[in-house]
Amino acid sequence: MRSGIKQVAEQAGVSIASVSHVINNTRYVSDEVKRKVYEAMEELDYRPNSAARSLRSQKSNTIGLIVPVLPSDTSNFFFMMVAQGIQYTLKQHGYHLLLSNNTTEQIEDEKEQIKLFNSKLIDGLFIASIAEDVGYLNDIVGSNYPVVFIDRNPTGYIGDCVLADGIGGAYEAVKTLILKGHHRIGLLTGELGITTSNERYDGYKNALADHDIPFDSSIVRMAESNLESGYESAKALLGEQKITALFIANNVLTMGAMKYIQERRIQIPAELAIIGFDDYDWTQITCPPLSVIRQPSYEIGVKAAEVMLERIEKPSTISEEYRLPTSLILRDSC
Amino acid sequence: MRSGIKQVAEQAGVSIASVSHVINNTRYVSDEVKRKVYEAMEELDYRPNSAARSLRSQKSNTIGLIVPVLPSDTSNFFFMMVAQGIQYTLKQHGYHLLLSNNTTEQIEDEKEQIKLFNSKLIDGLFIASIAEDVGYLNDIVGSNYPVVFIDRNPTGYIGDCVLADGIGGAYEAVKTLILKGHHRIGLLTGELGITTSNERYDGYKNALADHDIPFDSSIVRMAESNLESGYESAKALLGEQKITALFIANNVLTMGAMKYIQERRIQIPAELAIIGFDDYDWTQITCPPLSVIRQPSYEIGVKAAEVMLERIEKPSTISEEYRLPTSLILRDSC
DNA sequence: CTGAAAGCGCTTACAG
DNA sequence: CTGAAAGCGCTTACAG
Repeated sequence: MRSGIKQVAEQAGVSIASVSHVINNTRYVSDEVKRKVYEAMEELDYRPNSAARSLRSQKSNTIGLIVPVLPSDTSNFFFMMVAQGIQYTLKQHGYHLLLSNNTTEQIEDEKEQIKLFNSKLIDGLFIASIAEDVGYLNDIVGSNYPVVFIDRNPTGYIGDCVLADGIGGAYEAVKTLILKGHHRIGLLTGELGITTSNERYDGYKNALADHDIPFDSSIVRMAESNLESGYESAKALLGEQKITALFIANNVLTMGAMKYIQERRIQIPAELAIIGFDDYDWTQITCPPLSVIRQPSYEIGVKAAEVMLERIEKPSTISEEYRLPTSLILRDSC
Repeated sequence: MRSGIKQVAEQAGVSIASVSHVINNTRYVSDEVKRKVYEAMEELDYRPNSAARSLRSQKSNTIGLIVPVLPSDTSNFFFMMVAQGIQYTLKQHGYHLLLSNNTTEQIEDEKEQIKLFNSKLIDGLFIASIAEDVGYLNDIVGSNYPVVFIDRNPTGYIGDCVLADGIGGAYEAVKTLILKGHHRIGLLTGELGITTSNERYDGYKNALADHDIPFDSSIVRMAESNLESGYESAKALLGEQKITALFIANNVLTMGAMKYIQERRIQIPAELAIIGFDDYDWTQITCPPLSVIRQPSYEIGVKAAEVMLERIEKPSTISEEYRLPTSLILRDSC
């Protein structure tokens, strides 16, 4: 049997209370007692039982994370990088990360995950919700613990949000294209409704407006975020309209569009200049290597964890939005 | 305050014991009592406190996962797919997954993670260990819970292992190349020592041997698994030796090699036939789309979880190795 | 400066 | 067929 705090106290010849207090540094303990406790802990290879701890203190030191990642989805790597950043930061502070992926992209599934987490007494929740309105969190979470939204900022519930600056990123991409002399700049983006798509759309429009280029809805296409749909949309757009540059506002669509463009042997950037989204390794090995807007995914995770830790320390009824800057990685496609 | 089992018992007018037994289905309870308990639980929106449960039953319903994923590593998507598969399967059985990434690829870090987990009273551990010999698990884990190794089968500790059939995968790739008429088939693989690299190396050699092609060590290269090193190794190999086909035994090296090959405008498959490793989406959009050996990553996760669940049910001192078949995805690079 | 003891919310022998 | 009660291993007022 593993030894508990009682055995440690016995071995050290002090009270259980003292042992607890040296472990948690929660009241003064003389150096002499401390020494004996440390010795005893060492000798017995004592590890606090966190179930008991949680039960008593109503804190679990565990935080849940829900991300939408489909089983076959090789592309939503973004969230996995965020998860890494979160986990790394949490670890430094003695917290654990409970992972849950929403494999169906249904809101019901999302709720189900949260309920599962609830039985675990989590101290906080990170969520990349697929819903625009997360009012349902009022029932399920009900301010029992802080929630930090990542990547998307839904309405209906108060929680901090950390995400990339989609407007700025899109703006920079389009502006770059304009400064290279392009006027007919197409946009291929995810379906509107989801905040990330909306923002990138706005950035696109802003950049055009600031440079006196009229907005032409016939050269912007919304597509479901998957490879096939990126392929088809690129095909349709390039077939129907004459454009000299294309900004593709997410990584899956970028991949799909590139597939079509390479099949057709469209010369990049001579016939078509391209800026894609997300700096995945593979963007270096297309022909030519792709210029992209990089999202600081790992950093988003780190920031989200920091914000969470702070909210756990001192809860609050106001919430903030943290936007991390994107950056343009210039390669040979524009 | 959230209501506990006591409130439910009161509301239902039965004993705490009965409530517990209907929740856990652990002894006969009359339909009448059951009904009242369910009603009360519903009314009070009762959720069992899992900390209390764990403390009492010495079971946490939580399993840890340790994977080596570097912060900047956009390529180790493999483990994330495995994690998805594990999490999905565990969820069906009411288990939670505690995620921990070993960001340093140091064994010390690995031990540290496990110790952290130990305080949490985990019921099992999945690990893709970076060590060849995990004898240190004897001290840290000491058969307190089952461990299931994924992707790599280290020595020094008893635990089941589920991984892809690297020998078979490599064999099939090389055999395919041979049947297409190639005799000078290069190999670019990760550094030996790690079991996955060893196996793919063996598969390569077996295929050659079975087809009476002499093994030529001058056309096989081991490289550190990163993009740059894949690039450099491809450059060196192709510069020094004349080969007509190349099997690249992991995805990062594949990416690195492809970068070099595309820069040099080496015609695939005319000048060089290629089969890569891992079926990532990006392998569809290289020029030309790449033929690859697919590893069933998600399925490995599912299988690992199933094995784990079984070991938790009935512990055992013997261990098995489960090899999931790879498959050849034929595209245009060979 | 330190200890004795209550109690967190469950599960599970024990008793009837 | 069901209930009363011990106890899992901690934290934390309370007391001195």
